[in-house]
Amino acid sequence: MNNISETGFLDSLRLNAEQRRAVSHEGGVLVLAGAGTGKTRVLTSRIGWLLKCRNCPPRNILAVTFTNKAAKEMRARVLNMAPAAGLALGTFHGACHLMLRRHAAEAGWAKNFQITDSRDQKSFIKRMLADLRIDAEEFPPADCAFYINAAKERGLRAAEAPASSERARALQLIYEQYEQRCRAENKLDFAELLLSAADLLRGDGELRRHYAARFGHILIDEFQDTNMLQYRWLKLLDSGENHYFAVGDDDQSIYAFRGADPENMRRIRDELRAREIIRLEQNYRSTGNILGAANAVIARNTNRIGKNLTTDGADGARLQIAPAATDFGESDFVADTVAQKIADGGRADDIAVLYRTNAQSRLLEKAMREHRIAYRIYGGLRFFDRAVIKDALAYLRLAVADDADSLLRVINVPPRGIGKRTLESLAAGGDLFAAVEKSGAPKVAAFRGILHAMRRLRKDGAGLEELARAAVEKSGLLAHYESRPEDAERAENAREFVSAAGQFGAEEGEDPAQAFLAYAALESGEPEGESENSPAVNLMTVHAAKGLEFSSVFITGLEEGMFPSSQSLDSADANAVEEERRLMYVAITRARKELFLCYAGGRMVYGRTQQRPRSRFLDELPEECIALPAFDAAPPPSFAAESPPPFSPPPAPKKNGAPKGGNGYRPGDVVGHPKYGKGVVVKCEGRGENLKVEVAFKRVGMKTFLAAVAPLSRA
DNA sequence: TGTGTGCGCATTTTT
DNA sequence: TGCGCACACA
Repeated sequence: MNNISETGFLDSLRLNAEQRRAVSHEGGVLVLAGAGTGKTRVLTSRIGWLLKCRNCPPRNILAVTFTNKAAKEMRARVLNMAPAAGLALGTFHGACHLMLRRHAAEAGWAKNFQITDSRDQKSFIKRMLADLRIDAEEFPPADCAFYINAAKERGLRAAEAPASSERARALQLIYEQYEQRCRAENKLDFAELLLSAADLLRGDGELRRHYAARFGHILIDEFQDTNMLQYRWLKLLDSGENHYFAVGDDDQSIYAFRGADPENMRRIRDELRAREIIRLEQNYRSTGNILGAANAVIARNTNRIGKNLTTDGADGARLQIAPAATDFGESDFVADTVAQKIADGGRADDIAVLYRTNAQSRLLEKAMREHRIAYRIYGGLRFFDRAVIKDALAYLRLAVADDADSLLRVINVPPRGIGKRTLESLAAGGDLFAAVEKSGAPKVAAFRGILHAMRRLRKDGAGLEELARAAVEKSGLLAHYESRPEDAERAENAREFVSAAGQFGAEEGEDPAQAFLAYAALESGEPEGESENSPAVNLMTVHAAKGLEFSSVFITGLEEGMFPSSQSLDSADANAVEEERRLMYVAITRARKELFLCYAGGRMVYGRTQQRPRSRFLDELPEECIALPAFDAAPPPSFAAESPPPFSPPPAPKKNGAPKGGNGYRPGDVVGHPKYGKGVVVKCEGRGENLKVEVAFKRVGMKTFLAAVAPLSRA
């Protein structure tokens, strides 16, 4: 393709100057892409440009994302621009999985290795702890899994894992056992896919050079979310000459708690030659007021690379702050307002209600139901997570591999009279499968018959759909559910499982059953509701909202201790509150036109009503972006009786949230006490020497002090 | 062997 | 306050 058509191609993409510079840059690039600045467009355009203008063969491009959804969307957009057969585009886990399938033996895994999701990983650990006579009270499987995963995500094998304390040493031993058992049972958890793939490359220079040479262009989406291990894997693919193209936004780093390390942005620039830093700050999503709010909030963070979003569009409506007396009042307000919007012709699915924690959804759901508003919860159970589907998968997996967890899961599903005692005697010898083969018990023999039938089918070359059908029919699963009217939905799920298997298209050269099992683990399917296209209001956590946008957005629970979360406030690490603030930034920037910021004076938390001051983030919003409270939209009358006041005095311009000067305290101030630790001022009474402050401490609850004499310090 | 009851617990979580 | 899980029962 010559230069003129390159210009033509770039013109056709209708990019702004910065986007265009990124897309057509000849070297490595780090794109700092603010929210709504067209980062996906830049990434896909870059691939299009490589294919069309640089005649880059698709197989020389590797593009990685975090989610299957993002990968899917990118692929669709690329294919819109150019044919791309052979393009390696997928999630980190998907890419590593493929690599391991192709080189299983070299990586030290049997060809039919199985992937275990996080839930199953915990059951696996639980079983292991029981076998090893380790007290699961002292070492909860969840803690063990956390330790193991965290170590793996830092690239550490059991032998290298931290053992600085006695407990850590114990966890390290558990990790060691776990590592051995996973090897023995041919089982990989999510982190292991990456770690094994990295080890494979590290240990095999020839292979490493092969892939490094193949992938002349490596593109990474949401780069701020990469952890140490992902970075290490990317670095192993470095030939010294390939071009890295990373797109990310440090301000949207909200997964540090899971090991994501935005420092990787610096590393990729210095170590992997992504030297050109291009900022995308032109926002195409939100109104000026929304961006003004977002910019002001995020500007409070000290630890950031720095960016400022701008728009050519109008200021739009101001943000509305909606106080409520209680959490009930809050959900009512949200539902009322949503109902009004829909009545006015607004589209329900263009509205989102965001919250910090899943527990908050219950009241909101209730209010939606009462207002007869159709809603949809993101992050619900996914298809492959349903119990029935997991059972069916277990039968299918048993046709493919000696997987002890699968056997234990379904040996008595549907019930066939194999109880705890039978199971214990089977497990006694250590080898479950051998025991099942040998057992003389008729009930075990019945299960053995199913197992053999499944395996015979597979051996005789049955297709995936046939195997899936056998998994639900020969096992008796389907018949069992069909016989019970209350299980109609489960029966339906079982049938859906068969049709899902029937529609599954494996890649050439893949074992379809094997590939389907991996697919089920790696893509647990569409989150519930996503595929249904009936219009419904979207309810989700702020985390789940990342990457999405809506015309109207409600952010709820804006109270100290909710959002920002209490644990972030307690944390010694100042970065904890900064992460909450990034979360707030993500929440704000989801909105295109309208933003409602809701909080409640009192809220039921774990069965107790708690009074919490409004979130500091509300006070970080620039006044000019906020609507004045309309008199006719005043909070419910019950409000007057409750504290705190609906509108605290206009936020005085503050430097980094520093407390107000003088002797005064205000509800919401964070204070420290030598004995009780950190707390939040809830109420002030009296003045001068008689000023009494009521402080809510995390550990000891409410305490009242005489401000003049109490050893309170400003946090 | 399935079902009930009580206890402890309780951010966020792409794969 | 609600749930998931472990253990005790019929």
